[in-house]
Amino acid sequence: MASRALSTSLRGRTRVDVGGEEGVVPLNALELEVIELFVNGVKLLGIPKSVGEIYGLLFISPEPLPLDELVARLKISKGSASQGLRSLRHLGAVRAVYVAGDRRDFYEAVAELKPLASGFIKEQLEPHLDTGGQRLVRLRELAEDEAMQGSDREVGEFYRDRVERLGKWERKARQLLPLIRKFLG
Amino acid sequence: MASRALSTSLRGRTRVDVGGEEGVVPLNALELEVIELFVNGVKLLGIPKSVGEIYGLLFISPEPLPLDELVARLKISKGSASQGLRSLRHLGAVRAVYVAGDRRDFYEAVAELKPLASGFIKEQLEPHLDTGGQRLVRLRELAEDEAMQGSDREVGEFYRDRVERLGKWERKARQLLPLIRKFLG
DNA sequence: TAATTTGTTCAGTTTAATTTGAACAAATTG
DNA sequence: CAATTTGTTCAAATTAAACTGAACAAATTA
Repeated sequence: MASRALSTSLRGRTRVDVGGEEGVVPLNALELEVIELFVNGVKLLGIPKSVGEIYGLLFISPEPLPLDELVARLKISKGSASQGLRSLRHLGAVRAVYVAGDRRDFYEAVAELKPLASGFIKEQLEPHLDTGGQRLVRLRELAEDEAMQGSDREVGEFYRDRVERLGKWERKARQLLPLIRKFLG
Repeated sequence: MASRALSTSLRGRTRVDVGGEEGVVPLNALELEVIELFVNGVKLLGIPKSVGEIYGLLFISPEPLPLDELVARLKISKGSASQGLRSLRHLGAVRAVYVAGDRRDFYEAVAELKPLASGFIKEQLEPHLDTGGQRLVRLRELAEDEAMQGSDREVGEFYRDRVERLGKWERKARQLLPLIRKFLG
């Protein structure tokens, strides 16, 4: 029932009812601004808006929040909230918190840069690098074929150089990622 | 007329006609693989597929190519090719090349990691950091308001800490970007 | 154990991003 | 200078991504 949720997360606030859902505290200016900041931020990382909204609200909430309240305050569907929380958990950007006397799962934002960056690198960047690395193997063969069968020696050399270059890029990227983690750590 | 374009870019190749447009050389296995690699790559950076296709084909082409041929070989519209080349120029990922006796603009890929990374950082990342920085100013005010007017001292401190933390993230990011450029240089 | 609460899943819908293609302007050619 | 070539622009169509909501399962409560 809603009132129990409220007793947790509205602790010490005057409940002002402005049209919206019964007993739902609308987002205040600070919350709105933080959420917008994160929505923009995650867009840059190719992460959906709703995920940014959820993380943003958790980030600026002094108390952990349950799915219910994310749905009510952000006005997103239960489905979005559930999926969004899943990806945030998966990224290590959110942490489940036990709240006594309430069987819902509460969440709080992981607000340290290091684990956030590590999660993003591990979940989003490294898998891409891995598939890229596999492609490179095939690419070397194809370039070799082309270089052998092609009539033009120069062109063959060009293909070899290009593929080699891609290999260098991949190695650079693999060196760079741990460097970034260290810098942010 | 198409034959002139071909005389430039099909130099020394046997023209095999397989159904498609008259006189258009279909993408070979190497080209397809490289293009696919770049399409995946740019997706990660939030850049549209067609831009990845264009860059990929230019990257693996020993000769610079004109818009015409990108359209024909990639089977994309003139509009996409034009816009795609524009963003690639803007990113510094492509370079216009003069070809004697042909009034079309020819392009070749910029294939050095450093300028590519610099372009991406300057065009895509830094603008975001700047708008983020502006938001932070406003955010500090809002957090201060909230901290003052709010009844709870702890909560006020929490808000201050959160906003301060965002400031720290921004500074870290601003330090990190030049570091990345140096590493790739 | 029936009813309720909580959270997940996924087919269908909505929204946002990308691509197309036609109209246009500018440059070049004959 | 009329015709052609080259490239751009932008409204409309298409495609891809995200979101919704209803159905469901699992856990809890009465």
